[in-house]
Amino acid sequence: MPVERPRRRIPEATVARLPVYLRILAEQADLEVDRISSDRLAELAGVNAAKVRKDLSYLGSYGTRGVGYEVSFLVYQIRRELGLTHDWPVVIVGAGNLGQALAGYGGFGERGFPVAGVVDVDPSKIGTVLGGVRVRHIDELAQIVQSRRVNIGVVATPPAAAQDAAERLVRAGVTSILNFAPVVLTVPRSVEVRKVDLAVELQILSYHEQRRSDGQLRSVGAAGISRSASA
Amino acid sequence: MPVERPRRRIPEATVARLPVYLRILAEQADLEVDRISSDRLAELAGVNAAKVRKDLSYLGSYGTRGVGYEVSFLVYQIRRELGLTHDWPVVIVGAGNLGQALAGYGGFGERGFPVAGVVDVDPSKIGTVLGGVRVRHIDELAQIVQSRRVNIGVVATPPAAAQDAAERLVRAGVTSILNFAPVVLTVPRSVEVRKVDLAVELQILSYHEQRRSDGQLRSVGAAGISRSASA
DNA sequence: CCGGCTTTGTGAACGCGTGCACGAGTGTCT
DNA sequence: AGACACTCGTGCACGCGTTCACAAAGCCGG
Repeated sequence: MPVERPRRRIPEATVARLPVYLRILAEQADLEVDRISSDRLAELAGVNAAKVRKDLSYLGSYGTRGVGYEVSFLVYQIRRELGLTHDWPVVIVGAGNLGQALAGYGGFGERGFPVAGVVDVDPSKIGTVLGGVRVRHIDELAQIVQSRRVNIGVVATPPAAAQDAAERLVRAGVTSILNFAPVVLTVPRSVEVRKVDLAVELQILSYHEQRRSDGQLRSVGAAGISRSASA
Repeated sequence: MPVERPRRRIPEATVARLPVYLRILAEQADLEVDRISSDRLAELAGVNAAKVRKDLSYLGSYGTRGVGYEVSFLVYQIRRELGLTHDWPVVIVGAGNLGQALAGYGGFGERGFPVAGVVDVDPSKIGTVLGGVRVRHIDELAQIVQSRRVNIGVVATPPAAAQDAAERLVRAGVTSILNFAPVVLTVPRSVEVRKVDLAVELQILSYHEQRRSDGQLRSVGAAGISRSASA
């Protein structure tokens, strides 16, 4: 019997870092680097070396003590673990500003996520071509998902339409959603949702900026003045 | 002397949720809801009620037992804490697909992050207008940052140009960076960086999808077969 | 073949964030 | 006024993730 991998659950935090390691390792492979230490990989990934080793240890004991990891082998293992051994076609809902940019991005297909379709409700957008894909009516969503075996949907609609888009995706059979709309989506527990929210990111940065200027005021000026960073 | 707020450090996890609460509260205010319970807010934000209360407690004791929180007051407090009492102009580096989408997005300025400028290296892009802003040469970056008092920079360049873009931003005086390029940026510790990486998000979803199909194979088929989701 | 050098893999301690559970206020109704 | 229903604020325990530190393991030179 073949060696059945333990297949222990990989912590989410680790899963989120694996793609980063993968990208770096692929780059190193292009540079004809064939071995790499956890130290070096950690440096390139901007994390702690122990973390790298622990992360990689979830995949199995693929390093060699005293030597490091074989780059190409690691690439293979990570790709396998992330399910990147085959393509995952995605469907994009919403052909607005963002949907267009995503479809035209290109980096999508290259990285194993070809755009199987783009749909919208707006008749004026239907038929236009984005990144080699013709925009279709949202009623064709289910048909696209089924014929192209799509598991991943991208919500790139205005906020007000996002929940409906998500529901259509779920009904069509999609089990993972990447949500760009600034809305909390309600979906069955079995559906995996990840969100990318520009406004949230900027506001987090704003928080830190504000804190920074606060601190300056505090140390430079007299204490106790009412807070205002307006200057 | 005015009541100096404790100003204890707010956990990052909480900071990341405050913008979500803020958006929901603003919506509720528009709906003329003037009071809200932690339970209701939790439901709308898709989180636990205890978490909401703990998060809000970092801002101060602004709720009323037996009643809830006054929506408009909470909105004010969160905005203040996040530093959203004034605008934070941002500068976008890279006028490619993504940079254009971001500049044209509109939701930027509305939410307090007006686009102070867009720069690129490509002469063919300079002078074109995106979302009301003319694209300028990257050499003008420092000038823009200084004259418009920009603290936040957005990196929307191809991967190979991202590190250089970041360094230029830092040199120009930017202290927070939102990075869309799939690259780990190296910047002084004093600079805050947040990244938005499409490929990473999709690969995380891929991991879960793969895991899902794996599990199905495992329970449906016989055990111990080598793993391959190629079917 | 041995000793020294390198680097992995992981046990253990620590710290942060989450969620429970409950005391403490607040409003309402009789 | 008193009883009751409601909801906040928070102490506490738990679990996950990070980091340290070191033994185990492999390589190399003499």
